[in-house]
Formats: sequence, C-alpha cells, structure tokens
Amino acid sequence: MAFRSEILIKLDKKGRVQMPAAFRDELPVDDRNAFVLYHSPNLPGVVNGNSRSGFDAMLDRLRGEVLGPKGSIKVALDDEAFDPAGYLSASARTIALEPDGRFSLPGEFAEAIGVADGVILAGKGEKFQLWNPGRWQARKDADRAKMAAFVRGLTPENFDGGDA
Amino acid sequence: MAFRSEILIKLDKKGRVQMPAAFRDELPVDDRNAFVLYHSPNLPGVVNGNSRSGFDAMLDRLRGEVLGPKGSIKVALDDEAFDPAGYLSASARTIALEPDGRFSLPGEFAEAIGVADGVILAGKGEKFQLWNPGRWQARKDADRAKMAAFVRGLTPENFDGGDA
DNA sequence: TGTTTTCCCATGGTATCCCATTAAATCCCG
DNA sequence: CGGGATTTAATGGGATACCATGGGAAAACA
Repeated sequence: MAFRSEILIKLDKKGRVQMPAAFRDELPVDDRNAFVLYHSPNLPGVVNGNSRSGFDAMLDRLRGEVLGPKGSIKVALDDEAFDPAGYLSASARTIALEPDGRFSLPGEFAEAIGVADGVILAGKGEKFQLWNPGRWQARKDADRAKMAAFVRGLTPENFDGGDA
Repeated sequence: MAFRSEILIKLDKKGRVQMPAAFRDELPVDDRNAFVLYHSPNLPGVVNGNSRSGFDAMLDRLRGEVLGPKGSIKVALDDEAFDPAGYLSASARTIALEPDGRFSLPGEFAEAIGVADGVILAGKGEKFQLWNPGRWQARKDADRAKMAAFVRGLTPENFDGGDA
C-alpha cells in the first residue's frame, strides 16, 4: 500500500475528478468507496489525500507522539490546549467515490489548489497530493535539483566515481 | 536476490517489453506479478527498476537516514520540506507483469529513455536499469576505462606481486 | 422549481488476455 | 553419449476489458 506515480486528471464542467486506477488500487479493499482530502498544514495551495484508515492512523500517531500515552484522555477533555490532530480533522473531508471511480472535488479544495481545467495527482508513498499543474511542475523542477544534490551528498568524497 | 546480466529486448508496436527470465527469477516469489519502475534521480535518460519490496526497502532506508526515528510523523505532515522518498515515489510507477512475463512500458518512461525499437535491460545488483541501446554502449565503453583504472588503484604499492 | 448532485450510458484510446510461432535450452531415453 | 522430444523464452497479433472522459437523465437539495 503505497501511492506512486503522478498523473494529470481533467476537471470536467461538473467539477468531477477521476481517481487514477493506480491510486484506487491502493485503497483498502473493504473501504474503496470513500477516502479523505485535507488541506496541507503548512504548504498553501496543496491538498493531501489518503484512505480513511490511513488518515486516521496518521492522527493516532500524531496524538501518540506529540502528547504522552495519557494524551488521548487529555485531548478529549482539554479544549483550551492546541490539538494538531483536531486541527487536521477540521480541515479534512470524507469524499465519496462514484461507482466508476470519480469524485466531485469540493469547491474549497478547488479554490485552494487554484484549479482550472486539470489537477495533478501525485503519489507520495503514504499519501497523495493534489496540485495545480503549473505549481507542480515548478516544484518538481526545484526538487529535481535538490534530489541531485542529495544524492551527490551521499557520495563519500574519497571515492571519485560519480562524475567526469 | 541480485539482478545480473544485460540483454537487449525488443519493443513491439504495442509498447510491450519482455522481462528477461533472469530478472523475473529474482523477483520475490510471492510478488512476481508486479514490480516498480522509476526515473533515475540524477541521470537523465535512465529508468530504474526493482521489486516492490526492494523499492520500498530503499525508501525506508532513505527516510531512516535523512530523519531520526521520530522523523516519520514530521515527514507525514511537512509538505514544504524536501522529501527524497516522496520525490522518488512520485517518479515511480507500479508495473503489472502479464502472465507470459511481459509488461507495457508507460509512455513517460519510453520517452525518458528515448527508445525506438529496443531497450537494454541491465542488472545492477540490487536493481536493474533500462537504457537506450546506443547510450548504454557509450556508457559501457566509458566505464571500461574507469573500471581498469579503479582496479589499478586498488593495488597496494608495497605489495610486490602484481606489476613491476 | 431551479440548482446541484448522483446514476447510468457512450466512446476513443490503451492495456490486458489469450493463442500462435520460432528458436534456444533442457530433458530423456535408449 | 547422442539426437530426438519436450520445455521455456522471446515475439507477433487478434479479441476483449478497462481507463479516463463526456454527457443525458433521474434524484436530492434548497
């Protein structure tokens, strides 16, 4: 279960988006008629997606690691303290998948992405993302350089086999 | 599990490629009907391949080295920071193997390789690579000299058994 | 009652399944 | 040990299924 690949999907005039087959296949077999979309917590213009169980698992990990083992009861009671998982929950929506694998993209997400006629669906392993095609391309170009630098940084200096 | 040998495989007019038997035998017995192709992170024109488990293991190692043990939740949430594993995931695609051992090469990879009528499948140990035949030959010629120099460099000067 | 959402049908392109063929490798049995 | 028989590998091609998309009609909503 890992979301891979990137694909450009059109948005028809009804606001519908086709969930790529490659992503549909990654959804749990017992819960393939719905998934979760939520706003990126720190990158404006990006919408994240995951299966319902995957999203819930992330929230559980978040509450377990940020707060202590007794954090769950504290979160249940303490409305004054900041709760990251609660914040994400409010920014998330359960999306129903039509029998043919399409879903209608809620307006709030369409606006956040800044979408016109198409959206990029990009696999990120544990989750996937929705991007404006132009911004995705820009980000990918920037990341390509970072990736090359990262790989270069892994090479020990005393081994000169990489370039030249 | 180690991919060895190199072989030239034809691309038929449907875009299908035969997975060499030598490579098929290296795929995990419980997961031989699919594998992963992904763009080289720093060498344009080259496509890498691996088993699904092999690819996932590489991503796990990658995340483990970049972040600490508590980094997993950060990566899951932080969409702004550069994430090498996420970058590779987006550049990867799960490829299904037909019962007879063929697969259809997605257009994005065919274009990246610059393939016409044939592809080189080259074993690299932990992974394998797809090359344009011409570029593969050029690379091999270049590497031959480097390899000889490398082996020469391994010889200790104070060991008087080999050369002069 | 007009708008939005959901369901269903249609379609072009691609991918997948299945069958066939040739050549090479392997097996088998005397 | 040799040579025919069987299996496997790599390739070609027809028929079918699936994917992504468009659009009409029914159903739900306001």
